[in-house]
Amino acid sequence: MTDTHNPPTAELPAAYDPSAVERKWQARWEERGTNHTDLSGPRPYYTLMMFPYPSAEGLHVGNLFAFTGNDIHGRYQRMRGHTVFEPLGYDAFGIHSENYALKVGVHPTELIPRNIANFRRQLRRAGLMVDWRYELSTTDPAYYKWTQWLFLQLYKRGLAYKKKGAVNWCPFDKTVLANEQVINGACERCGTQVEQRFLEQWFFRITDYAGRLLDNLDRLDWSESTKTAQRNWIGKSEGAELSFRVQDFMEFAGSATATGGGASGEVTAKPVDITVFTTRADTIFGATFLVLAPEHPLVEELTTSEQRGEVDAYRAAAARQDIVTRKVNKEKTGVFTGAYAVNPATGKPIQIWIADYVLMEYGTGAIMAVPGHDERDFEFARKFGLPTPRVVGRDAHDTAPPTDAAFTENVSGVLVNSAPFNGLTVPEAKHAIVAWLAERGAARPVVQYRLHDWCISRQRYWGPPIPIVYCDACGPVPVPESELPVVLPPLEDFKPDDSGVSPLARDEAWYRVPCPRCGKPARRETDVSDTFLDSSWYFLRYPSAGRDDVAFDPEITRRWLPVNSYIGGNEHAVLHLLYSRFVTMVLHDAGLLAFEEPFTRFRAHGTIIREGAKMSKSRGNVVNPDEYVERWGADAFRTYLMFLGPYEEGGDFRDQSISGVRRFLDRLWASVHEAVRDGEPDAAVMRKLHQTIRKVTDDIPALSYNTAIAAMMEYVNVLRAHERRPHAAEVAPLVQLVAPFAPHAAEELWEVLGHSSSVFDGGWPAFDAALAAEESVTVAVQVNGRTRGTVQVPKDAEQPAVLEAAMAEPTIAKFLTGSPKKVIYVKNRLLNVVV
RNA sequence: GCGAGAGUGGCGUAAUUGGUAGCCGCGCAGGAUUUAGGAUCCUGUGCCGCAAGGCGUGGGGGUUCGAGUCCCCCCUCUCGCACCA
Repeated sequence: MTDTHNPPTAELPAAYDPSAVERKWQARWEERGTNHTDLSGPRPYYTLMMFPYPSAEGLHVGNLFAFTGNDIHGRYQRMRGHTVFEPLGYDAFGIHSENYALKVGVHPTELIPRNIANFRRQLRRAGLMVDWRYELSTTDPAYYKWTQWLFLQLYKRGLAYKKKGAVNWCPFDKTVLANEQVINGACERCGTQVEQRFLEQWFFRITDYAGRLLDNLDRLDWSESTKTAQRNWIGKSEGAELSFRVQDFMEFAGSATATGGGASGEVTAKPVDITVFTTRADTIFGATFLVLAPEHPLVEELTTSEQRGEVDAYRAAAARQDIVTRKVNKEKTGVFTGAYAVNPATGKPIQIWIADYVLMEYGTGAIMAVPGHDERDFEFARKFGLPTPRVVGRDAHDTAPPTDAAFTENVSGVLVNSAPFNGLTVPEAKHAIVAWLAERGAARPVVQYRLHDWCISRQRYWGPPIPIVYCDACGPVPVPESELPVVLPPLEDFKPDDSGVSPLARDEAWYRVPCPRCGKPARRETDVSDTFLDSSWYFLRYPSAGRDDVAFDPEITRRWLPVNSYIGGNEHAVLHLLYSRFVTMVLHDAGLLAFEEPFTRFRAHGTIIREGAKMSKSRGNVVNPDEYVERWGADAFRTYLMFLGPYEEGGDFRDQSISGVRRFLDRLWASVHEAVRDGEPDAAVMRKLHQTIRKVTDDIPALSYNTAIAAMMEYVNVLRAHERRPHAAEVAPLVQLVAPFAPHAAEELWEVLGHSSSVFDGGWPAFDAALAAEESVTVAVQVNGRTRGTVQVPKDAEQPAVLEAAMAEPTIAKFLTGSPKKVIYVKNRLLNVVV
């Protein structure tokens, strides 16, 4: 066999050497400012990637996967004529960094800059189109000055407040843990059982925005999975608050033993109601007892003397439980308080219990138990021998109490044993009963959210100090904006301790300050704020990075925000993305932003596993990008990451498979170097080229990077299959298509093709439908729905011609016995003959 | 338990959205070149079968001329949330 593909040895081009090419172009980009964004340029396009936490291990392949996908999008938008802004920074504050610093015994002020330097090196090797002039780190006082400013804006608007809250406390590490750091009731670091503590904490009133955060989702161009996660997290439920009067119980107002003031020993008393939240007001006739959370404030007063001992013991046990253990499904427990309340629908007295399956944080901390129609109440009633009457049936005759399980049908069910509402459907009865009770002041419709206010206090060291000063005379006083930043002191011993207060409380010289209002001695807040506050506004900062006078410049912000495209991991579907939306809304309401949603478009990328298993240090299967970049080149590595699976789903990283992508780049390299300018391009090749342009142009904005790469590989195979040198016109557009994926190689090949400016300023290849059109098509021929062969016919051929061609094909014709009963013809695609 | 998503060759994946299942890549087999290895190039590669043909997209049923795709039931896996009244 003769091999005419390769030109004679003398003409062989230099082999593709990625490390040389990549070094050359990274230097040249730097020199020429190729990646610098002119913020006043035309058609601004802001593409954002979730900034990394600079870990000591260095860049994770997952980071690179995320960033490469963003970078391709940004480079593509630039080639389409936008001025693209693609910034990157470091989310370097927080418990991760601090814990690591503790572990290795290096102070974070030393460790973090070292990690950032390593990240910066790795990121630059990856060839991202990032304008590093706008790089930022959340640990920089010039940044967190404005994080503190942001806190003050919320404080000013009454959206930041302090209250006692339950927190997770690890007795071994002597620190507060976030809920995410508690795994099955144990500390994620040391495995110690976590305890519950009550500490004074700063909260943001995100619940005030629950409705808007939910409603706006409908209008956002975001991944559906992310929107669903936010909807579930916000957890809207529409129901009613119902009042149950406590029997024979009065709350005494005023004092029976009034001292002075001419009190006459008069006693005023008012009846006490227990308010419950329910979404099933229709079942009130079946409410046979009430259950209060153990912490419910009324429990203390309600409990009868006979029940006191048992109730107190139960409450004490509940208080000892940590938050997580309490939430796992377990057998129902509870105690009767000895008190009774009146069911407002039946007028009958019902028992009041306490049980830890009722949560104080949700609704009113009290429920009406309807054991016939709620699984949890059923289980509880079962355990304590309480009745489970039926008030909703499959039909009007279905009146016997449920025996095996609660009957929870809430749409088609019909009311029974609930005169005068018998016969109504559940939805009808909900309205009717709430209206009926409301007339007597015993009900009001209520919308409940499961979203809680955002606790931003951290009793830790490595974060921005919360800018508040406590003064005995003035109370809590915000630090004046002109005095920001409140700089984090260089504390030698930053280890958290058992005291439940931040290590900053050890630095007396730091926390003792005069009150900003009255000048008397006062003390600083020693808690720092949550890392999620740092990241809730970083996208506002980038275009104004370096500005000392404002958090974000109004003019620049008007031009560059909201963000056009945001791509990131779905692990931030709720926290970071929800907090960012909240902060943006607050700043909008404060008149500081014109928009209330920060990210016009968000897409969640997938995750990468390795050879079928999750990557983890313990498995020892973590990909170190440096090794791969070294061996295959950044371009091949980037392209492989984009090729290994659908970007929004992720995929399986297999070392062997990179070679295929590298071969593709080698073949591309050879084709460009062999290209000739004489003569005409081949029509069939040009047809395939334009089909490829169409495919890649459609696929990139849809993030279908893997199929775009497959299409380009197919085209290269076509180029190489012809026993001729390719024409320059056949390869130049391919270099442009490849450029977002393999930017260094593309620049080099673009130069080889005679261009002196960057391929990223050379536009995007135009698709020509006429050139892409096929003149003949392959039509599948089926007989009775089974494929029996294909025929080649002119494009847009009509049915009779195709049928005739099919009959002429012996392998098909032998199945066409007798006259066709029916013929289905799909133009250019398929002919199905039913005989 | 609830919510979201996914099950396709030996493997990673693709399928014009109801129209030839398996594009592209890895791997594998044979061949060319090479002192050898590597690299490169060519050919083949879903399964059974010498072939004709049959079978085939987690399992079972259905709709349709036609189903990976639509409908019903079941199984498995991944990721969230988890006593939210």
